[in-house]
This record gives sequence, structure tokens and C-alpha cells, in this order.
Amino acid sequence: MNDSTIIDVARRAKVSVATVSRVLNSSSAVSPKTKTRVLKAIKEMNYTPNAMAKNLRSSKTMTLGVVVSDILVSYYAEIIKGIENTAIPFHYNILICDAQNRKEKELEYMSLVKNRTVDGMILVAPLLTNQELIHLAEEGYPIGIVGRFIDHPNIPCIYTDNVKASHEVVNHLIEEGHEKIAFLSGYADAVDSYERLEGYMKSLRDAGRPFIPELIENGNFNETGGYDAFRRLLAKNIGFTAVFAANDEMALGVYKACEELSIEIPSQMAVVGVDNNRISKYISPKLSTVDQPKFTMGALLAEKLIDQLNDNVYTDKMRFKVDSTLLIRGSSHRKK
Amino acid sequence: MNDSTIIDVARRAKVSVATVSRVLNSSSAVSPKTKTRVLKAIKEMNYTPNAMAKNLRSSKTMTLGVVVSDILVSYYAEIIKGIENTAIPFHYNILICDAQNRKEKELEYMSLVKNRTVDGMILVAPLLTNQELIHLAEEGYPIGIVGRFIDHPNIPCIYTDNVKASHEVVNHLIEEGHEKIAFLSGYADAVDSYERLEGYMKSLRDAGRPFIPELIENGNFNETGGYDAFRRLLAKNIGFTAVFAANDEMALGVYKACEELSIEIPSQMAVVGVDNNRISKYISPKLSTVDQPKFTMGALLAEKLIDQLNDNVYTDKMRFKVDSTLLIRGSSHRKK
DNA sequence: CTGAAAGCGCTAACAG
DNA sequence: CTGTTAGCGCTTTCAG
Repeated sequence: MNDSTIIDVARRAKVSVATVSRVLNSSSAVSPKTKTRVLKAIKEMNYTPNAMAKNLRSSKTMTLGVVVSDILVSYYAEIIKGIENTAIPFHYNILICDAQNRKEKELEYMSLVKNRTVDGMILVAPLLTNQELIHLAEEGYPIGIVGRFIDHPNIPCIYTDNVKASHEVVNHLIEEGHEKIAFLSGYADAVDSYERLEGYMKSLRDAGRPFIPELIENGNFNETGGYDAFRRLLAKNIGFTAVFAANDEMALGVYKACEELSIEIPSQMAVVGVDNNRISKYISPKLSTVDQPKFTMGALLAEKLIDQLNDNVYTDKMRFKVDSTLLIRGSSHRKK
Repeated sequence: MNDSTIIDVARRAKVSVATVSRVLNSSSAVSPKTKTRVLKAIKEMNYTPNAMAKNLRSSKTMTLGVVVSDILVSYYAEIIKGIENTAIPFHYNILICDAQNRKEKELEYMSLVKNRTVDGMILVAPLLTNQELIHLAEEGYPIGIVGRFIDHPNIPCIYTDNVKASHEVVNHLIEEGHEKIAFLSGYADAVDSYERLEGYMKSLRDAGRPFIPELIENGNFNETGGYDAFRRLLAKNIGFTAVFAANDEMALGVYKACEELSIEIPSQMAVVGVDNNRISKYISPKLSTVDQPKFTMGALLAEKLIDQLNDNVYTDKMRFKVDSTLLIRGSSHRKK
């Protein structure tokens, strides 16, 4: 166990603790001779500075919290990889928080920034409302958002245009000749759900198609939810030939139901998801989906938040919109 | 921002800091009246105790580090879920460390336990050798291992019998009528690789088959590595009809190569992996693989480590062997 | 270039 | 039941 403190090292090197601290942090010049002596003592005692003491004194923990809905979903994991990619070089650690798709959990985790366990918090596609988020930022807590636009000078955010992406998907489906297109939304209170639904409706409107409310079902953004929702849809006997799932997880549920019911994708049922989940290109047929530059989104946002943490730079550009791209794969391309 | 300290609260409630601390931690009785007053002050000032100060004082951070090789691999993500499942109720946070398949990284992360950023460290299928791990434990750092047996009284560990699992896989392949079975190992220095190879050889021996060294290739435990290794294997023209990949990621690489070369699975090439990665049951044909109770493994190990952290219980049972099960799916079941 | 000393915010004796 | 006080281990003025 490492029990030695800076005092022990100082004693052994016959210098003051201040000097030891100086060589530890290269904070100011120390004569080469004393420096060597201190270094030697440190090595001999196998001394490691106590991070808690350092944190307390410097009011920094050098760790960033990252709240995601579900660590098992590759979409989040890739964003985390991106965050990590910028955090590591800046010597920040990452505290991952798995909110298990629950808003209360998300809120609970915010105490980590309040009690100074982390220096800042990155929320990925949070369930918290903009208002709640803004409230936190105004209390002075450094937070950043991935996957949502939020109009506040203190909150860096990076997002894609959900309405546009969704609009593109539905247009594609219409072009493929589908008349009735179902929509699987996520939890009703998620902004993503709402925006994707908006794009869906816009497409219908543009194409002069009627909006049929029965064609909408909520699948809670997860596989079983998607499965159930799709079965409910089917039970209504509306005769739709395509489903747009607001994320890939729900699309996976659709695949499962189709397999059980021997509905062939895409000839009898076209399917499109969103997220470009890792699984989407392994399943058969490959799932058409909307890709976002996840890694980059995480990396860039982390950079901005770290900037803010260190220089209190709020003036800089803080809001980033990145493009998403529709990947048309086997699940939605009708055989001629 | 939360700038108020316990002193401010004390002042406002007209009590001493000790009393505030008492109500905060319910560490000893406080009269209902003062308690209410303190609580009121806390609420009014929107006070949150500073975790760093608390940590320093109590020499506890209530966080556990978890080192995994790659957070994107669902195998690790599920273990993390298990760890989380026991950590949360015990009020521990989890600091995820993504070692990016590199041993130096793993070692670097160990500084988190040395410098007291975390109270203990869980290593999942580490690249560090038993010796290195034991060294750390003997220096007094609380560590636990998931996915490997390690014979040391201070190191809780949970593992499956790799030799046996691998033995089972190869037996299955032999029963399916395969004569020449290739083996894709991971990095040469990983214990898992070694043990899985051992089981492979044992099966051949038991069945009176010759061991052909050319049938072994290293795929580094990842998809592209598996792809490359499989292509190298093919290039040797040995005429094997089955591959046992030491993990599912490499098996995915085999699938990719087979698709490119129009080799049909399983009729022309049987494939079996290990891990029961989430993707394995979505690909077509479904991948035969070896399942481990990942969630349970994480949960149980975390429990043991936390026990150790709190009570210094080293006497308790510390090493757990759990059963893995061979899941025979489409990729290795020869059509009659 | 080096040392002394004042805390960072909290907990836990100890005394009352 | 409540208050006083001594640190936890470190960084950082301020003097020298």
C-alpha cells in the first residue's frame, strides 16, 4: 500500500514539502540538484501523490461524467469512445453513468457535478428537458449535450437535424413506392421522438399523403418495445408496407416479429431505422438506417467542454450541427 | 454554482459544523428541532456537500474502477452492467477505463487506485500477467478479476473453465464430422488464448487426431484480426472445414471473409466463437458460441470487492468458477 | 531557488 | 445533544 505522503518524501529528500510539490508539478524552477534528490526519494518510497488531496486543494477532479441511456447500445459506446479520445490527451478521466433509460437516474447523476465528483458532465441524448438542463447550467454547473440542440450560451452542444434526417427517410420510402408507412416512435417525452415524428409528417404532407394516426406506435427506443409496437400495428390491419423506426433497436424488434410471422423484409415489409447501430450491418437483410458521426460528435463536444472548464471560454462557438446520412441497405430497397 | 460550504450552513442554522455534519451523515443523534433547522438551511442555500473534501477526510472515494479492453464489445458492456447492478445499491460509482486492447494502458489505469481516485479496481480479462496482478495486490491495492482464475488470497476472481469450454467446442465440431479444424487464437500472451488452445489440443488428442500447427493463426481478438488470420489460413491450402475462433469478434471476421469468397457457412465452413456477443445471434447463420453468465460474473465480483473494501474480509470465499455453455446454432450445424 | 504557513471542506474525537 | 478543534495531503502565496 502506498502510505507515504509528500511530507515523508520531503523529509527523506531533506527539503520542504513545497519543493516536493514543485518538482511534482513543475510549477516553478527547482535547482537540478534538489530536483534529483527529490525524484530519488519519490522513487525509493514508491510515492504516489494522493489525488483526493490534490483535488480538494485545486478544486478540480480532472474527471468528466458521461451520462448515457444504455451502455450496451453501440451508439452510445461509440460516442463515449469519441469523448475518451479527447479526454485522455487532456488527462481527464471519464466516469460513465448508465441511466438505464430512466430520467430520475439522469437527474441523480447530476449530483456528481454538484458535489464536485466530476468537473463537468456530458449528457448524451438526455431525457431531461431543455428547461431542466438550462436550469443546471445557470446554476453554474458545466454541462454539455450530445445529440440535441439547446439554445444557451453556457451549454456546448452537438446535434444533427432530426427533422431533416427523418424527412429523408420517409421520402426514400415513398420513392420506393410505399403507400402506407408506419412510424415507431420512442418515449413520448423525448425530443428525438418528437423531431423524428415531425419529419415523418412533413414528408407525408409534401407528398400529399394523408396522416393516419393509427400508423404511429411508441416503442420506447428498445428492442422489445419495437417488437410489441410493431405487433400492435399489425393487429390494426391497416395494411402498411413500410416501417420507419425512430432507432435501430426498435427496428431489431421489427425484424424479430417479421421472422416469427414469416413476413419477408423488404419485399413484404420495408424497414428503416436510425443510429447505424453496429448490429444493423450484420443482420440480414442489412438494415437501412441513418448514420451520425458519433465518434466525432463525442470528441468535439468533449473538447468544447474541456475548453470551458479551463478557460471559461463561453464566447467561442458552442453549438455544432453535423450532418447525418441515410444509408440505404437491403431492408428498404424493393426488389424490382 | 454551489459555493456554500458546511460552515455557511452552520452559520445560517446557528449551529456548529459538527452538527451539520451529523445531520448530513446521520452519524449520531441530533434533536429534532435543530435537525429541522439545519435541513431548512441546507435547502435554502441549495447546499451540496463537497465530495472531494469528504473523500479526503474519510479516505474513501466510493468509486470503483473497471478496466475493460474495449467498451464497444458487448461482452464487456454486459459485465459492466453486472458490476453496476451491485455497485449502485452500495452507493459506489463506476469509473470505466477503456484499455483499447493495450497492456500499457491497463497498467496506466492502475495509477487510479494508487493515487486513490478509486477505492478498488476491477480488471476484466486483463492482459496483465498474474504475476503483475499479484504484485499489485501485495502492495495493498484492492483489485478483483473477472474472467480469469488467479490464486491469491487478496484477489477476488470469477472465471469459467476455458479449457473445458474449448474442449467442448472442438468435440462438437468433431462430432459434426470435421476432420481438419482451424483455430484462431488471440494475442499470444493472453491467458485466454492459451487456455482455449489447450482445450483445442486436448480434444484432438482425445479423438486421436493429429495436431497440425499450420492450422493455428493469431487474430488478436478483433474482427479485422480474425478476417486476416482466416485469409492466411485459407492461403495455406490445408483443406480445413471448420474454424474455432477464440472469440466472437474474430468469428465475425471469418463471416466477412466467407461472404467475400462465397464460402457458405456452415456447409462449406463451420464456425464457432466464444463470448455470445450480442451480434452473434443476429447474424445469419446465427453463430454457435460459448456463453458465459456475464452479468452475474460482474455483479458477484463487485460484491466481493466491495466486501473486501469495507470489512477487509479476506477469509471469505474469494474465487468463483461459473459454468459456460456451448450454444449450438446455425453456423456449426451441418445440414444432413 | 527554497521554506513556512495558511487553508481547501469535511469528519471525528473529545469535552462539555 | 452540541460545540471546539485537529487534522486528511496537497498547493500556493509570501518571505527570505
